[in-house]
Amino acid sequence: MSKVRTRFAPSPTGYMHIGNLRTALYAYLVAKHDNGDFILRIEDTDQAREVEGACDIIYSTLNACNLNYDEGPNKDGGVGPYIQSERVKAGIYKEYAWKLVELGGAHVCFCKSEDIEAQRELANARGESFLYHDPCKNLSKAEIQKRIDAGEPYVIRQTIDTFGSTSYTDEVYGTITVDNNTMDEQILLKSDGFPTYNFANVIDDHLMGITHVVRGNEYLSSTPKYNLMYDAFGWNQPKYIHCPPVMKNEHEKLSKRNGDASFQDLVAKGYLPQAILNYIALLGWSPETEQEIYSLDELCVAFNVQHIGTSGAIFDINKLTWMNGVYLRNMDLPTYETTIEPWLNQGVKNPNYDHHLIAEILHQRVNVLSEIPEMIDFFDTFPQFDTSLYTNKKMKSNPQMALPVLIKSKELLENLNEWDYDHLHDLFMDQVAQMGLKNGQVMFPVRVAISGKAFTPGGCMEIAHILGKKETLARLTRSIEQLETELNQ
RNA sequence: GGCUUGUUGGUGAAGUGGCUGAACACAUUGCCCUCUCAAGGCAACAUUCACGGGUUCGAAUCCCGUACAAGUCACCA
Repeated sequence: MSKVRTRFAPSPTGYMHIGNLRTALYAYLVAKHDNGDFILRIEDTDQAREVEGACDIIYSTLNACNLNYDEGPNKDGGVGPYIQSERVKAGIYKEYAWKLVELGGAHVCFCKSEDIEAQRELANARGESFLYHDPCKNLSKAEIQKRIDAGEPYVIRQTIDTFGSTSYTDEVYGTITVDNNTMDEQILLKSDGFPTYNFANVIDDHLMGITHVVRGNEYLSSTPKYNLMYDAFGWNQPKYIHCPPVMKNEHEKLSKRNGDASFQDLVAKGYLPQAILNYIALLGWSPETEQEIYSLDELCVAFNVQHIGTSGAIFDINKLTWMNGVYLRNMDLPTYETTIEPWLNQGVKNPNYDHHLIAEILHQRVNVLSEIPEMIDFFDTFPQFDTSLYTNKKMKSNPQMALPVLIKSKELLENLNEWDYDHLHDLFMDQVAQMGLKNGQVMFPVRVAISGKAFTPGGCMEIAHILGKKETLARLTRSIEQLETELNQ
């Protein structure tokens, strides 16, 4: 059996949306599961839709996800070029289009697009389904040549017999049968000499030796048309792996046009590429075990086409968020620190605070990196806060009870010379014992008094440690004064 | 409208005729742990697999119909 070869064939029309990335992932996994080749082909035959810089987004996304291609632009494997516009220049499509004409699988058509469009609209208005019956099919060879020589614009259309039906077996959806009389004789080669997707995709997949075509299921019903071309050329049909759509909700597919979340958007929000990849692998595919966290390498091993589903899967940001948190928590501390560095810098600008210590209190508490700045903003700024924050039923704490605790803490802290976690810990435990209180009745108000927040990452020892003696005492002093003033009123 | 495909809980899903009185995970809710938050632990959460028929001793699993949804019917991919 020959080596498996799959391809990802995006159009450079903007950012990379999640459904697209998942298709790339599946194509990659299908190939790598069998030690095959993964090929990148840029489908830029629609010059009108091309977006500046879109190719770079494709390259950088695949790179960020470690979806490295074995062949593609700038990585020749002998069947290039891998950019369709360059293949147009090489005359590949024109050559094969004419070959197909000779083989009877296509014909030259001089019809004007406006005329066909008008007919189509008429049919639609009458509620009839429109199928173009091309009169050019009956043109003689001489007539065709004459009109071409006269400079008349033309396209090449697929020729389809209207009787019978065409079937194929999709690896995930099973047997698909389509009546030939419902198939449109689509344009293969446009009047500008560029191929349409319908044609380029067949030619390139064959010429590039693609064995498994992995793509979205929107092609499920047009695949028989492509197979007709393979047959006309006398080529072997590839295996087809059509993937179910990724949905935004019950009714809408995730799409670029809706401005839905792209890979870039998610990364900008603080989701990790590996977590995104892991999550989308599970959208439409399920493993045979209960394992949910997979590295790319593990996915290559575990992935199998049999477990790709057939119904659309709704993209659930909640689960991605959870999974992202798992990845973050599983990181070793040094890796974690470098990962969160930009976000940490955004939240804490004061250079006196130890980033390592801050990273430590954040480590097990963050799901999405964008949560970080707000979680740690109290280090830089200590705004006025409401003394009602001292009230906590569960902690058995309130402003009245907090005041003596804070005064005592301040007194003890002033005499503490070794300012580290262990000494702070001992100090507070001593205070708890001395005052005959519960841990929370001391630590809770102190934490509020030095952070100004009811919720913080880390506890009062960690925070005091990071803040340092001077700042901790300054904040404590201010909070005590505030409490005294308010309680005396 | 024609054609193609799909339909298990709020979400991803397991399930291929009896071991499912429907796994697992996310979310949600409650409890525990705990100085807060988070994490972690425990528990609850589909009398039922879109609906209606049929086949069978037995169906989420097979068949038919209905409904709903998505895709497609471009000189877009």
